[in-house]
Amino acid sequence: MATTPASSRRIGATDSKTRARLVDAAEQLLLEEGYAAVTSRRVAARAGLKPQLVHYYFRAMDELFLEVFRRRADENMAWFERGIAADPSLRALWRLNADPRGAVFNIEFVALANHRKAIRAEIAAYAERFRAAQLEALMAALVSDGITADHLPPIVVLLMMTGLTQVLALEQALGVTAGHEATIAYVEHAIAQLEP
Amino acid sequence: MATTPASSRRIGATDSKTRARLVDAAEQLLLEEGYAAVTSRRVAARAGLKPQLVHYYFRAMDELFLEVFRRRADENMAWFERGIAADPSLRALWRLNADPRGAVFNIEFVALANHRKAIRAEIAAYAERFRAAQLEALMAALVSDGITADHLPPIVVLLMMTGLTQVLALEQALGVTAGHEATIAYVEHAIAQLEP
DNA sequence: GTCTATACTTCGATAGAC
DNA sequence: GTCTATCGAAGTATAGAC
Repeated sequence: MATTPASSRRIGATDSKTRARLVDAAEQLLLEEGYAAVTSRRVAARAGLKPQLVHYYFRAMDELFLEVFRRRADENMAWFERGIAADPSLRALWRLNADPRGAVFNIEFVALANHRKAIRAEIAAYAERFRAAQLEALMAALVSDGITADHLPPIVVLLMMTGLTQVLALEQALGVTAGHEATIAYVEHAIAQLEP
Repeated sequence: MATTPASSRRIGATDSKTRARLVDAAEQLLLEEGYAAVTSRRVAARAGLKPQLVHYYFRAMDELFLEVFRRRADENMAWFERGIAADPSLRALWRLNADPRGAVFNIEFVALANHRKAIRAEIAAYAERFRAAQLEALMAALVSDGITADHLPPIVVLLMMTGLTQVLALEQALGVTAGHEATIAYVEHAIAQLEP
């Protein structure tokens, strides 16, 4: 009934200050150098702590990755809902999606999900929740603007917008920007037509 | 004037059969388990060879990654040009882009590029070449179909198509497929309208 | 509850033997 | 031209000291 430890090893308290520092360090490393750089030694060094502490607070490295992902995902979802509540328009939806800050995390986590099962499930579940929130916001904006394009379903618009903003952010990180300006101008002009 | 080796270490011939086996093994590992699994020991094990051979044929692991990328990129470019030469239509362009086989490599290499400078430059250069080839094919198809939408530049269409197909492939790999069918049906229907 | 001493595995890389 | 013996560094993880 109670917690059944698979091993006798003890794990540190979830609300520990030290633990939070490790999660911060892991997040920074992930952003700056990719998931392969997130090792117990390097995370600890970044946090100014001993490597063994990583294994005291997290049963395995996957747990640390999950913690970083969950924290980031929650923040991102809250940020989106705040933004869309403050301005429930197509314009705001585009602006929130086009923000490139999340793109690097996105790419790292998707790559991670590619070969760590536990993380894949969590990411897939979050992707679905976020998609649903976006779809709701999009449909509300369309109704409020009086737009009813029966032949073009909202989900199609949403997938196109998601794809477009992700490719733009990804290529920008890579240093490839051909056609970006023209595309952004086109989308923003189209939205301005719909939403004066 | 001649090759100036930074170290005294000797490197094996580029046309060696053994070398090719190592590149094959690295490619498989990259596909199946992600770039973090591509280590000298695991590549060698997969090829049935000793780990030291990886360092005999490649000065550093980055060189092996670059070799895998170049081979794959060349194959992909040739595959695209063959496909578009056989059928220079919008329909073929969409079909070639929607093929999900390249998506996993894409994600791994972009993640790699995120923290290996030498690889980033190569990937960026290839991305630009491929984009140019696609743009050429798209413009030719538009002319041949007699489509002249002055307000919608071809580069915008191309970026939207790229983004859409990448998101579809990526989410499929993740197990998220909400709205995919509707979106594919929509695009194919739209193309059929333009190209009876 | 918090941290350290320590074990064992795998890593990339090189010099030198065939 | 091809491959092996071997090194030092870095990886995860655990048991036990404070």
